Amino acid sequence: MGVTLKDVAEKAGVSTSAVSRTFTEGASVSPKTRAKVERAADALGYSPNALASSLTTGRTKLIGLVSNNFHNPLFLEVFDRFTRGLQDRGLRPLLVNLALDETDPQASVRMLRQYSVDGAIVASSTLPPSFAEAYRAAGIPVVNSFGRFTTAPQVHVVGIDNVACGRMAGEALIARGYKRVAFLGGPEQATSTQDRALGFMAALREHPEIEVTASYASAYSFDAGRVEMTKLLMSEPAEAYFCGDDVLSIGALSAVQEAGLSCPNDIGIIGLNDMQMSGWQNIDLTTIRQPVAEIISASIDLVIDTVEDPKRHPETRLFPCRVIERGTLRPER
Amino acid sequence: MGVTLKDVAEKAGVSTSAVSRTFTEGASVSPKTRAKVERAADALGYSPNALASSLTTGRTKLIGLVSNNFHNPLFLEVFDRFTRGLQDRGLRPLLVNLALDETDPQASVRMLRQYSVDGAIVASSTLPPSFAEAYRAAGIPVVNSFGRFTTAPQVHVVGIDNVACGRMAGEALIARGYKRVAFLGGPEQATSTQDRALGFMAALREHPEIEVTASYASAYSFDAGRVEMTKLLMSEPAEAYFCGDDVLSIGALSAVQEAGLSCPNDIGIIGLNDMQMSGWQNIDLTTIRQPVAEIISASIDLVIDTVEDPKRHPETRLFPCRVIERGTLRPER
DNA sequence: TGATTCATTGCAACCGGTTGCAAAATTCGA
DNA sequence: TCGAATTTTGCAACCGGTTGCAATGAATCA
Repeated sequence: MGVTLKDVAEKAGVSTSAVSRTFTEGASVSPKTRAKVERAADALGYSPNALASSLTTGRTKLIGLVSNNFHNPLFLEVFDRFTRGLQDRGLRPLLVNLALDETDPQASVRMLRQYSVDGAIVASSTLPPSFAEAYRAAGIPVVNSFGRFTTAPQVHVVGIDNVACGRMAGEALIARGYKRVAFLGGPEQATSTQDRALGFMAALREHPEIEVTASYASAYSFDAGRVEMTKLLMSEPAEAYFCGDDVLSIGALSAVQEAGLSCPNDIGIIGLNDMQMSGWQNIDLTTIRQPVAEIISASIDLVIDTVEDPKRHPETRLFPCRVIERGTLRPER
Repeated sequence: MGVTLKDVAEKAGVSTSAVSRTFTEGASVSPKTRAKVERAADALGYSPNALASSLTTGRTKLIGLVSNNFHNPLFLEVFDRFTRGLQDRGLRPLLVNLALDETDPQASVRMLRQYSVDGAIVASSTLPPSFAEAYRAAGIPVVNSFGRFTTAPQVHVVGIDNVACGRMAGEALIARGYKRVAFLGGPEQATSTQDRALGFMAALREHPEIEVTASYASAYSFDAGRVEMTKLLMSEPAEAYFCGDDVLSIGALSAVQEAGLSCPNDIGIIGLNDMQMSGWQNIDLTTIRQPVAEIISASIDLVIDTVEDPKRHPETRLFPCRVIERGTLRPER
């Protein structure tokens, strides 16, 4: 089935080295031999075996794409952009789907090493930094995308400043004159939740006249958001909520609507992510946009650079977010 | 960086063959050597290079996962299940993201061959059958998931019977007593659209007293559905619509709501797919469920079987769908 | 105990390429 | 035109494993 280098060499009447060199960028081959080889290769339908060559070159052009966010609609866009971006740069994504309860990175480290990936991208907002660090410790160039910012990072981090986002959300609510606001977070132990809460509270601290509370949903999911908001509506709800992410927000929004209330008239909601469906007119969620395209593009660049220069110092690249005005928050005054 | 077989062999004081055999299922090694080798391997942190071994065994355990559906929310679930299912069976998914306008399979064929994938799964409801057939022609075991059923298939097809689904949708509308119904399809040239229309019309032909019309949105997207429904509402709309898929349905639903009307009181809508968010309470779309889990599980089984026995005859496995009762269609009478 | 069978082991070739090195061929300068 | 400089080429070793085969060692049987 497979046409090999040797077959082509034989057909072209040259050595295997000559064939190898015609397919290697910048190798020394005369135009004449190159032509002969190319003719033979075409005739035979030859394409080089990337895996075999990786043995000697040490490069597989395989990048591990590791995530545990296969339930977050935002990640459809994330996977789309990552795969396309890698492809465009001549790399292949090897997907690793981490179980949600997987806390030990060793299994995936082994996996990635077995396939000799050139590098890895850990795309998750919920995995602890230790995950990506395990890859790095195993000698795999790695970038943690959508990960948590730390002041002394062990690995490259590309993402957003969750604290700043929290503050931005708080300020958005303040600017709209809400007097009783609340944070409705995802799971309390998720670092992104903690950071967003931190920023939100910090903004509100500057306005002691505004009453602020906080509660946490059991997951970043529609159901969890809906359940939590339903509970909140039973006692005395706040005027406006900053929800942990868009899916959670839409769950909360649904609860509000089911209770016969409406956004933004009765209750205000602001989310975070701006996934595609948040813009759908029958959802129309006011939210904070993560610049997904930029984050991904930067992540890919960074992983490539790190493959080139593995001793590169860990770096953090954070991208600014902005509020997307839609229909679940009343207008600024 | 890499610990090799040789290192382990040296440390354990045995030949490389012995080491290789300890890591090969069913090879002949004495318990004593096995123990020695395992100790040495653990100490060194050795894990075998899957790519190197693929050279001699001819198996990479890599499965190409090819799709152009990176914008359809249903496919988040699809990717999740595929990657998890492959992993559970000891295989790795190599993702190929096809551009929407990519009609020539040759580039991806080359890709898959370069990485010597053991097999490929083409997961798409819009790609023509010729795509998967090109893989097969190149000697790559392939399964077309969510693909079109043909009577004399050239490749394995796993999916649903779109004609039957169309009929099921038609019958659902009939059973609910609608007198003026319509098909609101995706792009007219997509085979899935054609098949669904076919079945729908066939069901309605048995009820000549019911008025039936058809129109087509420009894409399987929210916006396209919304635009098309908005247009329909301007003249005399039907009482109920069978929409090409769920995303399209939600777009249409949004248009209905924006016009100040509601489902199912003013207009009925039934979709197809039952993606996760169709069940969200503030969407609550009545739809026809594709058994995604079964389709994917069968696809993986089939691709594995075909890797074992490449001469296996092309086979079609269709799974039954069923109507999921929710809130966009009035109840049966 | 000796002959025979069977499991275990190492050697060496091979999988499909790449690459350092030296030989061969070409180009260049004078 | 000749020799030197440069480019092109093939040889052979190597990348990290696997595997057929023959040799070795252990176990079985009489």
